[in-house]
Amino acid sequence: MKRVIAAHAHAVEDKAARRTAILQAADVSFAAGPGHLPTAAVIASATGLAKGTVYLYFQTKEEIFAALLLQKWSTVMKESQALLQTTKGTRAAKVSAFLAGLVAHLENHPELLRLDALGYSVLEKNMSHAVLVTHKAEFMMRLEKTGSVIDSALRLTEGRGIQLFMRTYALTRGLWQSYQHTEETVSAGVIISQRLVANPFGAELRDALTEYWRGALSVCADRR
Amino acid sequence: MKRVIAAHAHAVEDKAARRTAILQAADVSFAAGPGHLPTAAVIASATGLAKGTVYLYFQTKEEIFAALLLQKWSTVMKESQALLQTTKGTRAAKVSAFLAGLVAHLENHPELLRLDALGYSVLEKNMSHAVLVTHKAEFMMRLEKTGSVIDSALRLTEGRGIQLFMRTYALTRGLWQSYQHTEETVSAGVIISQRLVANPFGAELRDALTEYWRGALSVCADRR
Amino acid sequence: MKRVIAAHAHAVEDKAARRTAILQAADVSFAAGPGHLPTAAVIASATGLAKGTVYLYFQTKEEIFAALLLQKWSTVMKESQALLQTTKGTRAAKVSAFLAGLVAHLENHPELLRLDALGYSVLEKNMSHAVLVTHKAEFMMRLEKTGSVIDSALRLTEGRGIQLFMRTYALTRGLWQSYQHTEETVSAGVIISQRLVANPFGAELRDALTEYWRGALSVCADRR
Amino acid sequence: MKRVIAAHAHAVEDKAARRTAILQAADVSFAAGPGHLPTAAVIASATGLAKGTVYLYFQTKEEIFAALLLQKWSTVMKESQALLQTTKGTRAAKVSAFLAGLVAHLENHPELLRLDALGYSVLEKNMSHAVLVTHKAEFMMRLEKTGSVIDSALRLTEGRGIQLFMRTYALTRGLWQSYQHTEETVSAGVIISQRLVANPFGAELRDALTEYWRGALSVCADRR
DNA sequence: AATGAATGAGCATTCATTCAT
DNA sequence: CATGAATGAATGCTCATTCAT
Repeated sequence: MKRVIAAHAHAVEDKAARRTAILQAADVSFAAGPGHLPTAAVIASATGLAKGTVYLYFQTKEEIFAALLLQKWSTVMKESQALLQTTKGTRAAKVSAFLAGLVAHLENHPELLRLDALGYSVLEKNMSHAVLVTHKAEFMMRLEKTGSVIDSALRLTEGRGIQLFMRTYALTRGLWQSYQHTEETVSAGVIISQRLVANPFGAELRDALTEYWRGALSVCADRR
Repeated sequence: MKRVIAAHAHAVEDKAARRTAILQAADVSFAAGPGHLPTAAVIASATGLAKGTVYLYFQTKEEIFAALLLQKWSTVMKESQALLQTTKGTRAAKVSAFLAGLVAHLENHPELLRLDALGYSVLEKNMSHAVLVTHKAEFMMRLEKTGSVIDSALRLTEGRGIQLFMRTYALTRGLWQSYQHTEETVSAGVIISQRLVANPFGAELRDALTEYWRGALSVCADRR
Repeated sequence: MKRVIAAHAHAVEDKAARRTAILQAADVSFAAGPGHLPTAAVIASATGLAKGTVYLYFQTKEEIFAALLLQKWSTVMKESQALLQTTKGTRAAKVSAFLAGLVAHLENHPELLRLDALGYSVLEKNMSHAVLVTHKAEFMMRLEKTGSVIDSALRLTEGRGIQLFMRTYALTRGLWQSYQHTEETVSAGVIISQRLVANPFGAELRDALTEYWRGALSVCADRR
Repeated sequence: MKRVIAAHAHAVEDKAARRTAILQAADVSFAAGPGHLPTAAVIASATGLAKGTVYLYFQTKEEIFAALLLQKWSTVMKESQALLQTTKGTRAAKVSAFLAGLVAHLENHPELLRLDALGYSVLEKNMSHAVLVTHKAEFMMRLEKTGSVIDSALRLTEGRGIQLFMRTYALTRGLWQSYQHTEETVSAGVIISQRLVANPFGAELRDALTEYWRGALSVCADRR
């Protein structure tokens, strides 16, 4: 039986629902806002709760966004795993499907990399150790799962998959940040190399990732 | 003739020296501190100047660090250019020397990537438009210079070099951020994949960059 | 039933009481200090609250004093209205009672004109538009009420009362400012005309206002 | 022989000229700006001097404006004296000419009352005692001169003139401040009594002053 | 559990004035 | 005398978090 969230969330399922509601409100608030984290007051009122209530579900504001980010990357990883396991054909075909899926997801969820960019410098500076450990352990678990799916889908040495995924993640995150910088440079009126602005971010990312994976998986003959 | 900077820096070279002194003090203060920017008071006293004096040379605190970051990346790019132009031999040898030099530089200047990680989210939020444009234009100019050196050293199509450098930069920056995350995860007591912690950052970065450049420059034969 | 204000003012009447407490503390702090507004920290500690709490009740420091000034003038106007409506007898008797009451009130509340002197140049420079409008509208409402009481008490043409009151207010405010100047001149050791210092401010004001009202209400025969 | 002000003002007349230049620049800067005093830097550059140089001629910034205000009121008083001494006819004619001249002057020099409004609360708070005394003594001297001209022109008891002038000044200053308030109230969108906004400031002032002088000089028959 | 009132640490920047050159 | 570089005091306000109700 579906139930509307009660005024007081006593049942376990109500509490989980309230937590989810806060996460969603935080997500929406962040996506709508400028670069930085919305204030606790904004999140609370977007959720329809009082400020104090939010702190019954999360210890700090940053914890909310850390949880949100973990959730979002988990989704990405699950999708990637599914694509790798579903796609039939050559290794190249699988990689291609994986990358295309990743790029498409990021294009459809532009707030993901925006939030991710805050990660190291902002989110972790204000979380209790215990929660931080929990998050990191969870993230690592999913990462290793993803890595092992890559290993088996592409028939790689054990442990190679997680490494590839980490580097894919790194290139993605780094490229997004550089791309923001580039876009701002352009909008500031500086004339820059055509090569850097010809492509939208998605195409740029696909190209870069494709090159990386080609290098990572290939026995290569230098073109000259 | 050596000259001590006078109590009042009237001469142009004294003013430049004072500006440099502030930059160095800011650098040291940032390197010594935790993640965030040192306060204006700290920078001033580290330079041996009064707070107000700092604001004669920079409009905002963030401008100091933006200038510092620009300076640091400029140095990196100049070194890279020199290596590419100096190294003799095959294209692979040149790339190898370039990457080795880059990695070594970053290992010797660990504060560079720490500061860089603040870049987008922190530094640009409080700079006058004019200065921002100047910085970006300067950065872009150096980037294009570097790109064209890559083009000619490796005999690439024009414009390819800047793209390669941007992606190198992106992978570097992204990997560093992920690596911080990983290190913290380990130190938090979470057990993680051996593959991710076997290498120090420098080695990890070299591997990843090597793979990327291999993919970017090669005609590849898929290993299977 | 008397109630002590709780540590947290949840009830509406408690909130009003806290607001009033802040106003009073601000009043006392201003009266005790030199010419300029006390700092936010001073007001807060005089109220026995934390700085942040003060900002739950007022948006800016200046708003506090604007509210205080409005309150003080409102009181003056109410008293004046009462005097005009209560006093029996000739028009001259009513005017005389009104002026005597006004002068007495100002003598008993010396901080009123001190605060008023800051009005235009200081208070309004830092208030949100909305609050400013509210204050001005409230002031104007009371002013018109006062004007209409004057109209009917003295049987004047409609609209004449508000004009008379405004000019009374203007002469009062201007004379106080000049008087401060004069007092300081004397205390600086400058010898000045006996006529300017013979009277204390109250007497001076009464004389001046009496002359003004005589001129405003009379059919006059030039003495020569 | 006229001479352009030299780079170094050694001669006494050059120094006086430089002082005058600063006063004029301050006047222009204040008139052009918003309500508050222009910064020392602005005054200096408007004069074409360096900041430090300004402080060779005035001890504090406020002293500049105090001197300016004194100069301006002196001019007003001289004009008033001239009008009173020149105008022929009845006492009423003389008063009328005097008031008309005063109002006209103020209408032509709108910055005068703007600057005057800062007087007590701003200018005097930062002047050395010695200079303050000098200014006040000078002002008082001119005031007494004006008063005695009024006395003789209107054949009043000695000392009455200075009192009348002071009250005229007070009503003027107070009315201007109230008028500013009223104008802002209107521009804020508050609907106010027609009587208060029907007249421009000059007409309002003339009416009020006329009423005051009528009361001050007349033997009056209450209209009822 | 929910509320929302109370807390208070934290900090860049301006600008009048001084003083070395 | 003129300069303009150096000084440093001075302070309102936000907002994450706590805790009385």
